[in-house]
Amino acid sequence: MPSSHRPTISDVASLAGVSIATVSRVINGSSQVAGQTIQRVQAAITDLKYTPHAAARVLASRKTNTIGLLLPEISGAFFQPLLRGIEAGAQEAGFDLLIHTTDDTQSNAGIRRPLGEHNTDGLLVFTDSLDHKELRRLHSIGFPVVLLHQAPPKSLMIPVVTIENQSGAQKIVEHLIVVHGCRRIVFLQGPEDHEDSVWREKGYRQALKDHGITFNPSLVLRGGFNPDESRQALTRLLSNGKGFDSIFSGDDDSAIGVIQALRQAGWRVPEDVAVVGFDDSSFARTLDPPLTTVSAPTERVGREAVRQLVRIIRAEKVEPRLILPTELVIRQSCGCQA
Amino acid sequence: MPSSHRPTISDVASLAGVSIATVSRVINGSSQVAGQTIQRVQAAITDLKYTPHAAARVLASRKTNTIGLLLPEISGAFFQPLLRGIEAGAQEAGFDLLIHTTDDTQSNAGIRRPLGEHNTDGLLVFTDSLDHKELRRLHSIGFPVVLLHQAPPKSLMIPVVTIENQSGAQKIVEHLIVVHGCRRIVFLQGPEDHEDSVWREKGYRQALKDHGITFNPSLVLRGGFNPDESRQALTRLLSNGKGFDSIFSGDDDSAIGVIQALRQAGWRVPEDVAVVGFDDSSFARTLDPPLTTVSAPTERVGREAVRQLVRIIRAEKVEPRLILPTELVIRQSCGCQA
DNA sequence: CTGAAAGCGCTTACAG
DNA sequence: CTGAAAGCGCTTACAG
Repeated sequence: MPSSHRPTISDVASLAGVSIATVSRVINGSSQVAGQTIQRVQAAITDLKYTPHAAARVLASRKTNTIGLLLPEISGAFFQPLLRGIEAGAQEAGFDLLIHTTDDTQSNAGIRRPLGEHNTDGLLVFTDSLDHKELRRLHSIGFPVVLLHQAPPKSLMIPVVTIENQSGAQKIVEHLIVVHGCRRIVFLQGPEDHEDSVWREKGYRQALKDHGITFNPSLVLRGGFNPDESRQALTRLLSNGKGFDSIFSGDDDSAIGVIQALRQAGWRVPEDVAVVGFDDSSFARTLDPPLTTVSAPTERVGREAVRQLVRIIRAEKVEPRLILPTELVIRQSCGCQA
Repeated sequence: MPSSHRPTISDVASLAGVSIATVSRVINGSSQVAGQTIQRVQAAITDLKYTPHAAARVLASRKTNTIGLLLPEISGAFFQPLLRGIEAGAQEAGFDLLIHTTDDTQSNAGIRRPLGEHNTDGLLVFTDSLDHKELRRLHSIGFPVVLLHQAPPKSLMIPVVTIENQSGAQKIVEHLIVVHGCRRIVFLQGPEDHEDSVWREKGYRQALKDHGITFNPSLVLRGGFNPDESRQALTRLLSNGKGFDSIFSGDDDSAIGVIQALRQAGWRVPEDVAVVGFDDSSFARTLDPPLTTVSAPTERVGREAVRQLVRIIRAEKVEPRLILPTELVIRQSCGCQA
């Protein structure tokens, strides 16, 4: 790129016949400038097709006007509404968004941190995408961070935005028990140590307990919150015969694999086995049968998380814990009629 | 954030007892430094938990080491593999990724361009997310740009990465004609002026022509590449009775709406109407019935686009047009057996 | 192999 | 309302 072609604030200043300080003022509206002067400066800007150099502004003003998002991956239907909410929130607040997906395969060697205090004003951190050590470091220098779907490490006061996992799970399992008379309910866990999964399992156990059903560990499998792992886990379980009457698949993605495995083994859903999910992903209503699930306000999580983060950046008060409500969505995969 | 807490290159230099130039050299490996000196500097860096300030490096070195991605939205199953590929490509090349979704509702007033030469070394531009005027401006200053799924405006030589839309569409329509004896084939267009849609329609018409079927404009509807619009379009068409034997729904997202509309009207897929899509989205195989479609190498598109862009940034030669192959994927929604 | 110094393009007290 | 000047934290010729 021929950088000589690129106009700077000085070019604008000389063309308009003012100082660079004045140009800066009209660009930022940071103090009173005479109407005529404004006109001249704006004309010069238009003439030169001038765009302020972002890095120079950052360096001089010590604000990046950018928030960072750390994700474990960009895939799965779950992240779509999350990203949509975050994008929207950032736009509303006038911040740019820098996204980085952490990849376990790459070692963290070297100084260069992809996202941090050197290129953002604050960070949104999704479950397990930043180790506790780095979280501690950011906290120790007072850098704004908001956690998504993940509690902070012990004794660190970092704001969190998440959803009512436990009560949502409890409600849907209760629905299986009370409305459909289920007693032997399989639960498919998410990835190991995944907090959403941990809380959903608590809700599952609570519902069993409330209705006098003994918890049976052999009905709990790891499904990893994805179709493949879930299909395999269920196929393995089915090889011992169908020792269950229903499945709470942990999330909607898993439900896809679960239904495939059941079909392949010749079982009908919901006639032979009731299946329910969690999230109310975009595809849930178009599954066959339409999936009974728990609606999670994922887009709102994204939006609210940005709001919280921006408040921290502006040194305003924030909620230490924002837990958004979930809601039971009855469709047909549990055995209810349309 | 207490910026006083943040160590700078000077802090590292004094702790290590060297000049800041030397610190810069060990960080960047930009020239020979004595082994002992390196050790001392690295110890100081570790000690202070020093991270170089990104904006300062950008300003001094005149490179951002960042590529920008302009998208019309982040949603729809289509964007997942695209983002995955772009993320991967950027990581491989050692570039950061800045994402901005353009929103038609916001006017482009003001100087502040979200993504451009002031904060990136190059831009990936997806269909219709940047107007021709801005594209011209970027081209005129020699700024690296790669277009995705979109040809450049007339006379601008901007590299493109896209897929074989026409031949893919032609193959799948041909399959309907030759294997399933279809003659009255509905085509659902994407959004207006969407290039993928234009090429797919060409493939559709070519296949008809090759097999002596007269093109019937009343069988072409706008489906917008989304389930809702497609469902409505088809429901409208069905109100005149079922004057067709099959549907090429333009993309997989549309196929969802198409199948819903058919079911609601009491028609079976594929017994009464064959339905095929395009993309081979993640959900295509789990639809009911599993969707016959055209597999698009969307992840590869993302990855290759980054490669091209990086080559331009490095002033290396690039392909002016990279067109990745598509492939017919036969499942059951066309009437074939499993 | 190392340092002193200029410069990247802005913002922001400080004066007036 | 406006300007001169210092400074943000780096990189990079230029000397030695």
